[in-house]
Amino acid sequence: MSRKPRIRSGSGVTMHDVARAAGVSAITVSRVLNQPQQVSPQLREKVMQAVDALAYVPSRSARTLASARSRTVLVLIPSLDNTVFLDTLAGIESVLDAAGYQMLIGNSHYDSEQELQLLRAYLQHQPDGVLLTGLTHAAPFEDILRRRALPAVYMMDLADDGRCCVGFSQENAGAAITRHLLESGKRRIGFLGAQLDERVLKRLDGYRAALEEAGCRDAGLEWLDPSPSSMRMGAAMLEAALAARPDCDALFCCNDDLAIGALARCQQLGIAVPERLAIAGFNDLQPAAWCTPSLTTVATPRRAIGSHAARQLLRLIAGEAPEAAQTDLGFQLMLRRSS
Amino acid sequence: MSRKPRIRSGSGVTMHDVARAAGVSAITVSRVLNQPQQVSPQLREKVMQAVDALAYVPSRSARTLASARSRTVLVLIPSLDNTVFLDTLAGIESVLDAAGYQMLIGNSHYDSEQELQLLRAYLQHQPDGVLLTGLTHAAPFEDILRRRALPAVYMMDLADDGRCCVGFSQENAGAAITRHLLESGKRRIGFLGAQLDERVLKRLDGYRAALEEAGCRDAGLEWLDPSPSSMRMGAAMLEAALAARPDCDALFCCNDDLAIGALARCQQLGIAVPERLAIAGFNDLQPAAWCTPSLTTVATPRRAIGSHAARQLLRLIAGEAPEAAQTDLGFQLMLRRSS
DNA sequence: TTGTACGCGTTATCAC
DNA sequence: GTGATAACGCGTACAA
Repeated sequence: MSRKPRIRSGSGVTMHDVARAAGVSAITVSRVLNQPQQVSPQLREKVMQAVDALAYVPSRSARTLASARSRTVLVLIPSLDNTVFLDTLAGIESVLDAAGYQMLIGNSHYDSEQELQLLRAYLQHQPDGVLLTGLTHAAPFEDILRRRALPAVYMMDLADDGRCCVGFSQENAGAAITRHLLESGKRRIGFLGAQLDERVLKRLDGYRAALEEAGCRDAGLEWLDPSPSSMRMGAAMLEAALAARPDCDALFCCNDDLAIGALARCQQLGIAVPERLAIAGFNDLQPAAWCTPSLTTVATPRRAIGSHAARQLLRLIAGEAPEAAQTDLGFQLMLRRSS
Repeated sequence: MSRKPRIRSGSGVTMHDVARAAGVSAITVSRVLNQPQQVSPQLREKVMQAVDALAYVPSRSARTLASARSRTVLVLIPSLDNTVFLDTLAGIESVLDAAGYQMLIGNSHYDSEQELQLLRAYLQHQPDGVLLTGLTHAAPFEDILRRRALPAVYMMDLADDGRCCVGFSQENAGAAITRHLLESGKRRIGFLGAQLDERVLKRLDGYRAALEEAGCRDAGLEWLDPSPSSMRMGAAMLEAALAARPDCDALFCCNDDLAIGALARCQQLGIAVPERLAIAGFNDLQPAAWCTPSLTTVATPRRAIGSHAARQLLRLIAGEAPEAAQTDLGFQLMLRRSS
């Protein structure tokens, strides 16, 4: 029976060291750190002094292993190239941080297969819950969540199938901005779409519904490209669209990037906006208010979605019911000079 | 001696379960997963089948606890509201992901006290290394890194004090763009600065040096505001600057947001850019190429900084020497219509 | 309010 | 090449 000293991890100071220094048992140290009320003030004081003196840092892995709770939340987003998700992350962070939770961020690159792999990989961390973007996920994905009874909140959209969602109706938003274009007198309203993720397609649905309602639907006015959106692409799509359909009198772009690129190209080509061609975007990113002419778009409550979703998830993790299965945070039309 | 069955964490399937199913010992399962070469092909096969059949997911916390290696990297950035850091994160992610490392992201909100707190908090996860933004950190911060011998790479800037840095010279970049304005014939060149973090101040230093070199320095042409930068703020600062110094003939804005806001306000006020007032930004964010007029700015290799820094950190973690203490990834002047 | 005994799931060590 | 055993650092259950 030989003792085998191993390399100590971290600073090497353990709860036992603190306990010894404070003249108490390890469990008392644990309680001072986790449930201070259960420990008498004088012991609490002594322990805290020892903690400071030794610069003790608790080991998260030991804690997770012993308690089966990681106090970690997995956040799955489609992209790190899009301000939209950054804002959402900021909202999430503000809530989780305050609650002592930490977030693991997974970037699925708009790919549900990759998303599934990420879930599998991050499962090793035993996250207490998951924040997801969108409603559509690979088949095994939801199975895994269910089998492990992993609390999950779906961000950015709404569904009435019992899943906990925080977002707004992408379809209604798409319809609303299209109706605005109709009301401003436009009739041959085109759609510019890139990336073609779930949300873009719903905005497209809303656009179609609004046009059908007005008897103006024209399938020849839709331009869709699955590659990632960018301002450059907006400019290119604008040219292609006008070349194919010079009679087009308005464009709903599936996001601001596309719209700003289209707007810029109009400026360069001398196309009068909004007189000859009205342009609308989606998301109300910062440049929308500052480009020339300023861009009509749909403001989306991204940060609020993140913070609200995080709060809901914490409720689920705590075993409480969510405030509501669906939370509709709405959207707002920002009517500016481009329409 | 009562057996106390506890609630199993995760899916409940452990390495022992897999071992039993495969008819081997637990340690063999561990080897199959971590050092497959050390196990005979036939056992490897049997074990992998059991792993799949049971949908076994290894526990990261147990692994970290037993091995004292977390395969986790802490990334500390100043803000989640800035595309610059997003791009950096994307670069980091691509490298870490491929190496089987995961990143913990801490947002310091441009505050070195908060940054220190974040380090303390995330130390609980026993990160194998740290990626930092900038060179200046709270005093205890570097102490902690040193005491725990935590490998660290500093991003975004350069220093020749032995720390491993990946970035470019903020000062040289500031000087270079200022010289460009000088060369285009401007003489009363102002500086618009917000946030006033370390990097902005270095750009300011570069600006001052270039002007002094040309005998054009005028302290009355510097406008500094410590609050976060935004396009709105750029617009407001432009008005204030021109009101105070109508003779100002060029502006170097410490980042593109400020510059684009200033540019937009010029458009609104009918100020001819670049004839009456040239404007330059910094970072070359997407809108810089698409605003009217397009914005002269400094392109910075953010994504490359992230990926390179991550690679260097992995070397340090592995105990190898970095390729170089300092890696200068440079910058590039993007000369467009606003100057 | 405080302490004892034990187990969480994995890897390191050493033996075969 | 494979296995038995002992850590890793902490929290739970229960006793005092």
